[in-house]
Amino acid sequence: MNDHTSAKSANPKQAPASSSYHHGNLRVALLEAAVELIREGGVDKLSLRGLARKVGVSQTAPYRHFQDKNQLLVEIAKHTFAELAGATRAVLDDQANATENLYVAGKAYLNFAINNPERYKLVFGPSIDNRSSYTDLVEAGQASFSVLKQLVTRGIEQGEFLEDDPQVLSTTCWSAIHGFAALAIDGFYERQVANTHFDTLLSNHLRLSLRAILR
Amino acid sequence: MNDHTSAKSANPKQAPASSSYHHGNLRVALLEAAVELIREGGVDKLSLRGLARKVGVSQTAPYRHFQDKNQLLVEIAKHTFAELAGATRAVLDDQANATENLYVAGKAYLNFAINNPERYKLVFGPSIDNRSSYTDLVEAGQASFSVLKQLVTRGIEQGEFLEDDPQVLSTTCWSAIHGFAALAIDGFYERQVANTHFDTLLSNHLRLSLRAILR
DNA sequence: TTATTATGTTTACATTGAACACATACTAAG
DNA sequence: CTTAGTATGTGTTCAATGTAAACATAATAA
Repeated sequence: MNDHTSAKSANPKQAPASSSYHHGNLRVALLEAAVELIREGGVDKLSLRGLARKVGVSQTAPYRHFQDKNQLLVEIAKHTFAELAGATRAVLDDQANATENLYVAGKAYLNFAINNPERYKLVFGPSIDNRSSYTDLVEAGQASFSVLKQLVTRGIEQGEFLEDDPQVLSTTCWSAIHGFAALAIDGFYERQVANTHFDTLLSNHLRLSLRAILR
Repeated sequence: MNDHTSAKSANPKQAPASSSYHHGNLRVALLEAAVELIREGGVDKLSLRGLARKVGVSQTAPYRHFQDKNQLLVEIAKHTFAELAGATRAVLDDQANATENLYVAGKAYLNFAINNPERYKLVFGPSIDNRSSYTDLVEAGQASFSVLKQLVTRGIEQGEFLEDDPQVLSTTCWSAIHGFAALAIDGFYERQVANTHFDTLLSNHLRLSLRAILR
């Protein structure tokens, strides 16, 4: 059962460059494996023990890198926020007007959410305990939101959007988009609204939601 | 430890009218206690054993009334959907026009969600496994949605709303409202948008969201 | 080299969802 | 009323989980 020593210099070009025991890279290996497990089975099905098993390490090893399960989730959520913000920002076009930018940003946001449903749920759902005590996480969330807020603010300045409090307009946009993402991910748009094609639903939703704040 | 017999006719005016063993009312007692536990600690903190303890019954007794934990949650979710639909319908006024009705209905919906955050999360969140296989639950969800859809349809007919597919307009409304509810419940409107007062945010959101579909 | 620290392992424990066999009460047929 | 059958609860057990504590091994600083 323990041919530990026999495989010492077995893996020739592995990153860890080690011969078992110290993994050399456990923290990121855990994070990556966790993301994969979450993608497959959702956050609820993720167990620290299963994770350790998958990475091939003892069941308490993760505790050297994360205080507890919650901390692991927080770390993943932070990454996810960053990716989400990145994906949204990536499609912006300085040449275009705010309305167009908001439309494509919304589309990018929804695409990310729908392509990464389990992580999206992790980020916004109740799986993480005691969110507010993790200031990093809160800041990551604010950073994502600020992409939207800047866009809206510019749109107001340029007379494309209503002259309301940017906070208020941004909130409404965010709610509209998040609501659609959440319902779509949870499958409500296949079950309750079966007869309308999903893509049509999505672009129409964006078009209509924009009307809410257009001048 | 077991003075079971001594308390036989102790509780004189209890509903069960029984002398221990058969509870007489376990199913509803479990449901009610579960709702309370959920209200206090969220769905994730609910355990069947804790529930049984609270009701004063053995830890396997609940399995006589619910196949498994998931089934218990489904039952609660169904009730919650019905309550939600009821609360929304209750504020409708046949004399008023569709726009006004949609506004007050949205407000009622949000009030319910915010006053019953844990159950709202149960209904829409990922806590229930295999949603789609519980046809009762799916139908309860559709019934809730149809309140909104009827309202929107009438608004279109009376020329108040855009002449789009009712399904599309309803979806947008639902997304907007659900998104706000979800974000509010998860505390994003305290953390990310701290400087604006919540009630203001709420009514502004409703006002703006209506603009999305107004003609 | 040696002491210290970082990283893994083993062992242990409490809690949970669930299956199983058994006990007790209620109900309907004789 | 008795008695069989069924509905409802109990006790016991198992496997999985999160996590703590003590120990082991490797990497690093002295």
